[in-house]
Amino acid sequence: MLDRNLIRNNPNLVMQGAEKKRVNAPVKEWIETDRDYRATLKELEAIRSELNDQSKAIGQLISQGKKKEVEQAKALTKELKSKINDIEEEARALEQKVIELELQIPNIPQESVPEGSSESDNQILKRWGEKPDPSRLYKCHWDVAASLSLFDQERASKISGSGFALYTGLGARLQRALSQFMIDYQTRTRGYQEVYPSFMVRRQCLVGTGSLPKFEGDFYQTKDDDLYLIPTSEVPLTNMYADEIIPSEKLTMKLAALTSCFRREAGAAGKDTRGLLRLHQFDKVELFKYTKPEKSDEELELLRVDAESVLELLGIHYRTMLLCGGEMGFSNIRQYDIEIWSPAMEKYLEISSCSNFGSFQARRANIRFRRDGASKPEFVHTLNGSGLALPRLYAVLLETYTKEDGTFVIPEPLQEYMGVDSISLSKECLV
RNA sequence: GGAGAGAUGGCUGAGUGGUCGAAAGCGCCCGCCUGCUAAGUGGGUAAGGAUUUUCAUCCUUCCCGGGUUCGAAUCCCGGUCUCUCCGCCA
Repeated sequence: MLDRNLIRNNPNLVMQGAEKKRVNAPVKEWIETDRDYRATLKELEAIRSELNDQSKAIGQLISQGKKKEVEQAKALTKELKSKINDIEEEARALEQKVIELELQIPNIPQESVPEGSSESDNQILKRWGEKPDPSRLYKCHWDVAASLSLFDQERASKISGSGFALYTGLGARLQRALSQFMIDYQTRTRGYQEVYPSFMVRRQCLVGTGSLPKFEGDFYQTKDDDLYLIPTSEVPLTNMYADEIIPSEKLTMKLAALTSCFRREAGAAGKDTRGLLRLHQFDKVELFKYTKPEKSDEELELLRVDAESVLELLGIHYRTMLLCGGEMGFSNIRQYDIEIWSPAMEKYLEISSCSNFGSFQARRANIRFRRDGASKPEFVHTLNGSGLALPRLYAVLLETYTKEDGTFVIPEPLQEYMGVDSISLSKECLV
């Protein structure tokens, strides 16, 4: 959420920000409700103050043994109390309304974020590598996988229904190799500290990241315990330091986690869901940073490069987009999407999203730091990005590195994890 | 799963109905002193919120939510979490 004083003092800025994101934000309504709320609060506090004075006075009268006066004073408090109850109820309702409205006001995009409402308004920030030989015909990853027995879609759906993967044999090893490689790379050479969180979290954590109540129904939930399966490790990583004051010398804090992610993807069936393109469960290395406010812009660029460099090591052609206002998420101030080229489907696939959230999430989850012993706590800035999501990368690797004779040549960085340098028809087949 | 103990400020930890937003220590900040990154010494130091009294006034907060009371860190009820013991288990 935004700083309330910012909304009060700069409503136009907030409204323009929402417009840029193509969000209909109830800024005016918020301002009115906030005004009412504060007026009520003022009234409430005045009466409470009166009651507090009365109570103190009664205490003194008792110690002086003035019984008669005590009874009189007590009688006076009755009226005050009932008044307090009434106004309290009013104030609580107004406050709830303020919060409800507040949750509908998005974070403000940075000035350099381009205007626009659709994909075509995104700016290409960077291209790396080339599309592989366009004259050749590339097999789609599900065909490659079928011929090499890398995963088994029919049995996957027998077990779990649609939208799940069942990797087998070297296909399973390849998925493991890829995740090991990526988490090793980020933690050993890019300076991230590894975190392995639980995959199930309390409801409060999803509220902290802004996923709930807005996206109710997008997540898997346990029946008896009110726990949710994480849609991304951003959730536990953001909440790790909820309600804490992080020592200033620990910032910038860089965390990386390899976890599974679980998404219901309700309503997404049909389009772009073949093979590994959209799964209810997938693995992902998440990169996460807590920074001081003045550092977050710079750290976002670094984080983006950390994600991109994985693709460079694997030799996959990609482009990085600076998203326009209308395509951005609700909570961020700047967002890059990294897209990799699928030579078989002949299109770019989104594989990472790197965002700077400013203090928006930190305010909501109450994550702060202190510049030094004497100063007040301030909200940190949070950033995150995938580094990277596995299945689509897996898919593009299969398409890109399968030769015309059907042999899949394993990219060099994965070879030590695989123990083999290629997978061909004869090598290993699941019965 | 059963039994017991506990949850207090950045940290440790006192506090069982009013003068407690809360002792003491640590840490931190500002002085003083000391001839040398130490010791001593004086003072300050919770967070959030409201108020055009803003080096001020007031409100809320001692895990969370209810309750008793004129008044709750303190008493009662419910919940969450932590620890110890037992049981179970990879």
